[in-house]
Amino acid sequence: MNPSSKTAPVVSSGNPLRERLRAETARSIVGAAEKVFAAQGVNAARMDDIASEAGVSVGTVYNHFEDRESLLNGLLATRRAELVANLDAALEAGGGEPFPFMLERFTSTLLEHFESHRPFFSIVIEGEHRRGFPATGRGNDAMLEVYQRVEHLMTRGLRKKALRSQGAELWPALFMGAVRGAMVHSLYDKSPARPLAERAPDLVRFFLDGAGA
Amino acid sequence: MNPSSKTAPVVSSGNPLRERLRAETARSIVGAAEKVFAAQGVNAARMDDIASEAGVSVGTVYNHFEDRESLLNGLLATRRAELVANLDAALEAGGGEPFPFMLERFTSTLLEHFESHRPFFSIVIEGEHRRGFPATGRGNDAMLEVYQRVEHLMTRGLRKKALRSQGAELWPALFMGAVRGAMVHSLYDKSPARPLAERAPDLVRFFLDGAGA
Amino acid sequence: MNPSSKTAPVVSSGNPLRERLRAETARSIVGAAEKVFAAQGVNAARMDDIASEAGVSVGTVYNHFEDRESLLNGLLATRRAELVANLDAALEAGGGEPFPFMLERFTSTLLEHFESHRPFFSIVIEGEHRRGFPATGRGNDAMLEVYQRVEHLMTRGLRKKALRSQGAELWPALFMGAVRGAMVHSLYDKSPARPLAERAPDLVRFFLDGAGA
Amino acid sequence: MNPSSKTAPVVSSGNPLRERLRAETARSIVGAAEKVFAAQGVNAARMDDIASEAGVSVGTVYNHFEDRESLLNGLLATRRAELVANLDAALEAGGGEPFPFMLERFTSTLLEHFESHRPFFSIVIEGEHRRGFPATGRGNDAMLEVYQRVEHLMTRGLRKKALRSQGAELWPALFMGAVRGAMVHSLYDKSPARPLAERAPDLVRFFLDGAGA
DNA sequence: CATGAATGAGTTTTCATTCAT
DNA sequence: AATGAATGAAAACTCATTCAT
Repeated sequence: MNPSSKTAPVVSSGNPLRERLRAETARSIVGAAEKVFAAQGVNAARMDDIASEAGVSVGTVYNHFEDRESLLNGLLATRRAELVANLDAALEAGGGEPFPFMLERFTSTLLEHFESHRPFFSIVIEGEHRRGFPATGRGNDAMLEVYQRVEHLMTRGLRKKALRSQGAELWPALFMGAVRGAMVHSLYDKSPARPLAERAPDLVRFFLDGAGA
Repeated sequence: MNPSSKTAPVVSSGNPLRERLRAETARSIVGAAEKVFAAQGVNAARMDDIASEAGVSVGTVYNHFEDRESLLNGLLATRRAELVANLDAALEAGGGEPFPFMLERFTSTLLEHFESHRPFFSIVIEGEHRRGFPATGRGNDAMLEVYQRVEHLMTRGLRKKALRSQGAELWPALFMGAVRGAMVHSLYDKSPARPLAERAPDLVRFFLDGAGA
Repeated sequence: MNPSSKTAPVVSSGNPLRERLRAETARSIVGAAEKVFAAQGVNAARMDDIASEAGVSVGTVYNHFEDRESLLNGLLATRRAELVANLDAALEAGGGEPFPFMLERFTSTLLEHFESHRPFFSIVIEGEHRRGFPATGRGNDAMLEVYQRVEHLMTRGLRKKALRSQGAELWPALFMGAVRGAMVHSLYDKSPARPLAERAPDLVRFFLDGAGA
Repeated sequence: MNPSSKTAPVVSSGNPLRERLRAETARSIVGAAEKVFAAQGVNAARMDDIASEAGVSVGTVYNHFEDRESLLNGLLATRRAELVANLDAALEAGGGEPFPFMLERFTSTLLEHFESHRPFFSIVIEGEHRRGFPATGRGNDAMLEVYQRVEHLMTRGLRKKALRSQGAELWPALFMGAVRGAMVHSLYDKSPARPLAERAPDLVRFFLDGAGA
């Protein structure tokens, strides 16, 4: 499940308790990595800080992840998998609904996940614009599957005539851009009372009808 | 004019030729920094590489900029100043026009600048989400003035009833998000034939009317 | 105990062996620093050389001391603490003796320490004359406690009428100057057979009676 | 006269005015070097700072002195020559006097010179303890000629039975040490009103009779 | 397995010296 | 001769990674 984990026995070892403890440690490290990578930036984050944050020693981090790169990839893969699972569930659940409802459900799920994993969001954004980074599946690829869901959704909207076809190749990018705009806005918003996910209807209305009077 | 430059004589020294050469070198360094910071990422970029790219030695870079941070800030300040000047000119030029035309003019200017300074755009994006970064004018602050123009423009649109007032506090963020979406899209577009700035009408239409049928 | 040490656990960590090894390494680094700082001069000494001398890598030096300055301060603090402890012991031991004996005991202790830590002496001297050096406990401050002992001793001599009161404010400085003169002399002496400490009686006689016939 | 000066025409060029200007510049540089070397330390002083202090550009410094080392040596040589000339004059003047008077005259001259060239004093002290510094005539050598005068004087005192012969090999070192003690004391003295040279009688009395009651 | 001290390659930064103008 | 920008070797410091305990 975690493609970067190291020394993980292919089949569960005889001891399920040890198994569980190991997984727990790994989870803790991933959580710490998310925090630290986001707080200090992907490049500035130090392995020692991640270890401290996780409450273990550096050595232990290396017992769970081959190297720094693997840890970052593992983190992104984990969060991405969670998000994609949620999105797929949302798409599934709203399968028969009219497009606007489906879109709102989807948007809401997206915002919820980003809100509860803001650091993940930061990391993804940081890498998003970097072209052809040396030999890693980082950056955009981290969002590739999400993008595919968005594209799928937009195709559906087009088929249902809920979306204009002129300029349609931009819909996914503009939708994601708007979502991102809302996210960034909330980072600086003075009123953090309202959960971000409640913005979903506003966002959808904007996406479908625009800001014009 | 360049707040980060070092040893820059307060009044032009007696020698205007030397003066000009010095400025030329500084410009060359800033250009190289833009390229390298964007290509390798703000944190991974090495001063040596920037120097090589500029065709000078490291020492020369340090003759012009106090340190790495100053170079980055100087670069951002330079590009931002150019962009803001262009935006203000656009706002000025379209002063009497109806809102949609003004918005398109503005959007077009924004896209043009980003297109001709894609690396700058990359750098700004990279820092945009990082909160409270150590006492620098980096990241979001780099775009603060641009944001102010957008807000100003949106206020105008509202006053002219060209924009809905419901959800209006999000318009600037959503506008910038959409612009950003178009930018990122173009980074991965297979057909880079059409200049990005030509997307301005599409973008404006999307912003005002949405993607709905 | 060592104010400059880094990462030093507040309470001894669970592992006393590791503890001891760590301390041993620190001691080795301090010894190497003393040698190298003295041999090459405080400013010319290179961290790499100190590391080599100590038989460790640079990184290890930095694991034990925050930076170059801390290492120097740590070294001075360590040696000064040793010296002050010795001096206090000497003063204690000679508590009831007549002043000349006490002075000789003190002088002897001073010379012994300087002889066995000549490099330390060199470093102290090098900084002694520099006024208001950037916010460090270097230079004169390194000897402040020693000076205080000397002043204390002189006060005692005055009280006991063993010293003239005219020009008394100079006695500490002149005493230290004479000690220093003897030290420097021994640096260039061709006959290093006699340990420096044996000069104590001569020094005391000079200090009390002068060089006059 | 200045053994380190560069490009200095062996015989005065045809133009005595230019000659004088050149010498004036050199003097100014030496003065600046004295200040800066003393203020920042021999190793930390930067050529740029010396140039600024002298009111010329770095290039000009290099037009007058081969390199950094030459500048330092030139400075030391210049000051030493002045001091030695003064000392010799003092010895000459007091040729027939009784030893104590001669000693006082000598001491006074020494203190005067150090007082008006405190920076020089600092530099000399800084190098004094460094043994066998790489291939330079620096440090102690800077004082060698002074030491020789002191030795000469002490020999005279011995011959005249004004000084004890027991422990006589230490007299020069102890004398210089006492002078140095007085100097350092004055650096930290709260009452800088009295010129240091007035301390000469006290110093001589101490040297001859000691501090004992 | 966990630990954390040791390692050393890789970066930033400084500054004496050169040289075209 | 004076200038000051350019040079690049040298030094301080960082941090991912290893490995003995």
